[in-house]
Amino acid sequence: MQHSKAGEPQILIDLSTAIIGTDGGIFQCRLVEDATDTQPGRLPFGPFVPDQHRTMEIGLRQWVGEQVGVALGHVEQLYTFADRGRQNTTPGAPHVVSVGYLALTNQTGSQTQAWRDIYSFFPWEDWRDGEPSMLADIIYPALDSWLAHHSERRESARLAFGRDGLPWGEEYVLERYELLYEAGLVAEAFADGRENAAPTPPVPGDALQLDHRRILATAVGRLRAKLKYRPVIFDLMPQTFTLTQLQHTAETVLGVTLHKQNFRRLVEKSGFLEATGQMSKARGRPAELFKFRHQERSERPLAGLRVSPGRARASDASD
Amino acid sequence: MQHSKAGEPQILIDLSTAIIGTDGGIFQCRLVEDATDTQPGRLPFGPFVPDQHRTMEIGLRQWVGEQVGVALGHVEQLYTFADRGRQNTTPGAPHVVSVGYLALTNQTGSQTQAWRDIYSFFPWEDWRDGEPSMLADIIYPALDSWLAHHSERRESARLAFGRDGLPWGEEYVLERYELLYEAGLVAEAFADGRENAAPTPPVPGDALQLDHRRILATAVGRLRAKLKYRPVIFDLMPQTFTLTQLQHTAETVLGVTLHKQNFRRLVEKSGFLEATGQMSKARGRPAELFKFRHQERSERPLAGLRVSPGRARASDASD
DNA sequence: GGTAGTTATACTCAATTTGAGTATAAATAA
DNA sequence: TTATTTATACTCAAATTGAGTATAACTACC
Repeated sequence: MQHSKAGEPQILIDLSTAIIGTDGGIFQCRLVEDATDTQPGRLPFGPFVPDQHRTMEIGLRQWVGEQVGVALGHVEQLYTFADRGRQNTTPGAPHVVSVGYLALTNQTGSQTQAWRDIYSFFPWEDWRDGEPSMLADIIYPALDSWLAHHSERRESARLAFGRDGLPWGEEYVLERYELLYEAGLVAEAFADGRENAAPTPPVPGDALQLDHRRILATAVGRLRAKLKYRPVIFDLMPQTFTLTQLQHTAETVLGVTLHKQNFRRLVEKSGFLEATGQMSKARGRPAELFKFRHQERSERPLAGLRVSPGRARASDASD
Repeated sequence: MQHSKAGEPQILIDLSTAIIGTDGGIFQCRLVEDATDTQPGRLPFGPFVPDQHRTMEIGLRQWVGEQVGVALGHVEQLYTFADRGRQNTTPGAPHVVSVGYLALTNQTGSQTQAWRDIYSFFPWEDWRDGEPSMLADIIYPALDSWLAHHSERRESARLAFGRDGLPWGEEYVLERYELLYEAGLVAEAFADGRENAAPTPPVPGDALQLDHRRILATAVGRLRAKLKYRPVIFDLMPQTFTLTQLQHTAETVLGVTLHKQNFRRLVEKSGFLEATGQMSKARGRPAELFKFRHQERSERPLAGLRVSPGRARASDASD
């Protein structure tokens, strides 16, 4: 009774991977270097071929290997997107469903085309220097005029953007992007042929092909959330690192600044770190180098990396 | 360049939904009432047909409507399962990928075949009366003898089951089920033809068709985790309820008991409740009836429903 | 070689949250 | 009445968190 009517329009599953790393305070995502002037960038992706791929993760590792060749640390499935009209919709072509994956790596590089700053796609997400002025200047006015005749989305917008008194929740990356898409304020909305979208998007931020910016938004949101209860941050770090480097990585991902002394206290008592005895040499007092304790494997909770109600770098304590 | 080689073996996407509710301390899941004596039960499910279903959620609502007709509250996508050998694998048939969904409802019933106690599928998950003795008596010995020659899974098992000193994490439902499956200790492992599985599974607990027990485990794990940071519990409650009813629901889902006075304190200051002024009549002092404040819509965090290191009902405080 | 600048680390302290109670109130059943 | 049952209020110590101050250990420069 199920599985009726085979032979209908084909379904094709695309496996798309957001490979994320950090490099000296830059939050990076790996793109495929085949961009032309007219086309936006894209994530590595390719079809899931059950005959060749025993699991989807095997499939994605193949495409990542062939297209960008990055060594992956933590890999996790994010979400399966299947809505009509948000993927390539050439008539007659198979319906495309995309399964998004998040992959972390500690090997980034800065070959312009390849590794791109994630905040160039979501400039409103970086609060390390305080609330980005584009929110008040551009996004809120544009969003509000859309909300004026879409009042059913008001409450979602309040929560996603932390308006009138609500806190900015750094993990609601997808919810914010989706609202901007719905409101026709990002380039993909026009590319997908939504009637309310203008050819030149009012909101700054680079576009990606297909639904890849949506997948990236999902990846960033998930990573920010997960950072607070699982020790995934160490997949972004080199073998050894100082506590300040670790903190900068956390800040880069979360897009906020953290209290230095409390971060240290938190991370030291978590038990995930092991002192190496070596010291880093840089400006100022040398810092001890730590490494992640791989013995006690990594699924234990890392609680406490909660972000206190936003605070700009300017007003940071200590230094 | 992608999307090559169409016309290869078909992919079929199944949408399977774990509909979860509670009824007086019973944790329930809705099954389809077409079970025979020889076949285990199944969740409502059916294929995703892109031409008819603009989104997968529309598809699943169709199958749920046709097969069980339950009104759904909160609905969320869980995970997409695609590994070979964990779905129907008749040779030549299309490869089946299943997308699992969690749906909550406050309308349950107890027509034996339809609504089944979730803990009958996962009896080791119910710690409301203390640690289930089957863990020490049956599961741990069986698991340990498998781990003896699968030492690479030792650490996962330690974490999933909270062994030697680690706490029992009530949200690791899927991880526990998967370990038992891998170890060949549940009926599905034999049904899927795994070589290490015995025809009569050593571990108690009812099986489900296909990968439905895995989907249900995912659903329960996700629900238990989400309960702690989003107000999803109210989707399981009737219009009005007492704080004790609310607590019992939380305990039913989490499979542990909670401290009554602290639960009250937590939930009262969360701001999600509104007193109705009415009182419930039952044995003992009447309790005030509350309702969920639907105005302040529901994505705000409900922090604090953390579970303190296990405590059995027997040693519960107060009464 | 002393001093300013820079970064790291130790320690403090109040406010809040949590875990675990005791005490009391309001009903019903005998 | 009195025991039993359930609900609710209040207490209190321990732990955690937010936000500092104080000091240590380097480098660069005059």
